[in-house]
Amino acid sequence: MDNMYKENNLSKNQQIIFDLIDKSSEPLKAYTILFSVQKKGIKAPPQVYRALDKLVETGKIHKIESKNAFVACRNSNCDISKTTAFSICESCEMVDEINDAKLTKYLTNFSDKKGTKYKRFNLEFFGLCKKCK
Amino acid sequence: MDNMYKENNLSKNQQIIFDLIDKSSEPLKAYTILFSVQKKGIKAPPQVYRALDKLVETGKIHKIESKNAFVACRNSNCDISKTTAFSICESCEMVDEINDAKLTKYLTNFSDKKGTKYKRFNLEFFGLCKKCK
DNA sequence: TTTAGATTTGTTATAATATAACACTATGTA
DNA sequence: TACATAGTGTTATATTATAACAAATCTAAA
Repeated sequence: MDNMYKENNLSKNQQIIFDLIDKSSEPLKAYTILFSVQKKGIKAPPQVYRALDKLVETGKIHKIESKNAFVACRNSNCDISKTTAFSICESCEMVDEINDAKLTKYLTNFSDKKGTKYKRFNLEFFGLCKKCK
Repeated sequence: MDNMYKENNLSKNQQIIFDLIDKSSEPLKAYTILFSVQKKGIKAPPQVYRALDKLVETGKIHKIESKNAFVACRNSNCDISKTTAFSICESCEMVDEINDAKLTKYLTNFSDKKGTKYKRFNLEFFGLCKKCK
């Protein structure tokens, strides 16, 4: 165990990219990330996308599908990203993760007309945040 | 009014592309559409994207964000695409639009921790469809 | 019916997002 | 040690989407 980055089970590139996303107040895009980490030796898209894929897979970050951008998970209960909900401000583009047990329960129990239930979902709400209203 | 395509308020390109999506049993991607309509004179990406944008804007089609693909709206009640929900099969990639008044009501009335409500949302459920189960 | 604004079209070029493929290195467990 | 798994670095390329501009068409009001 001489990998100095492994305290959190993250590899070097994963940790660098996670830290960047975690510190950011807004969703980050893959190429924004790429440009930000070039000084740290991450020079090519696949390095970024691989780290992002792994971070999404392990629930450390989430992809905001409507923006092709990534945010850190603020919700330790989110069941490894299986059930996610976000509020997105249409004016300032701010994104907040929603952590609402009732909502999760409602959607996890939701059964469609064919009687099918779904273990995984992604919900994106759009509106104006407090600031922009 | 001599535009033979205008019976439905759609322009020529919009109608061609809507028809294609509407007939399709699966979500169509922009470049798949482009290749399919080249015989009809639609030769370049902007022509496709412009029609898609307009069709989304008017609620005739929806974009499946997790797939970058488009489906025809099967739900005349969906309030011009403001509130959308889909079930997506993780095996065969089939997508169904969900039209459930209760669900819509629940999500439209949902208020987050700051007390904000949202008029617009997009929800994507993932699981296995009946066939694939 | 003319004409002015708005919308749609056609076109070229290019930007932005994402993956394939391959050789190599590091890590963790038997 | 030695094997399997995961991660890295690299080049090239595929896929998705928009900018910018000129021309044609449609619409509504004078």
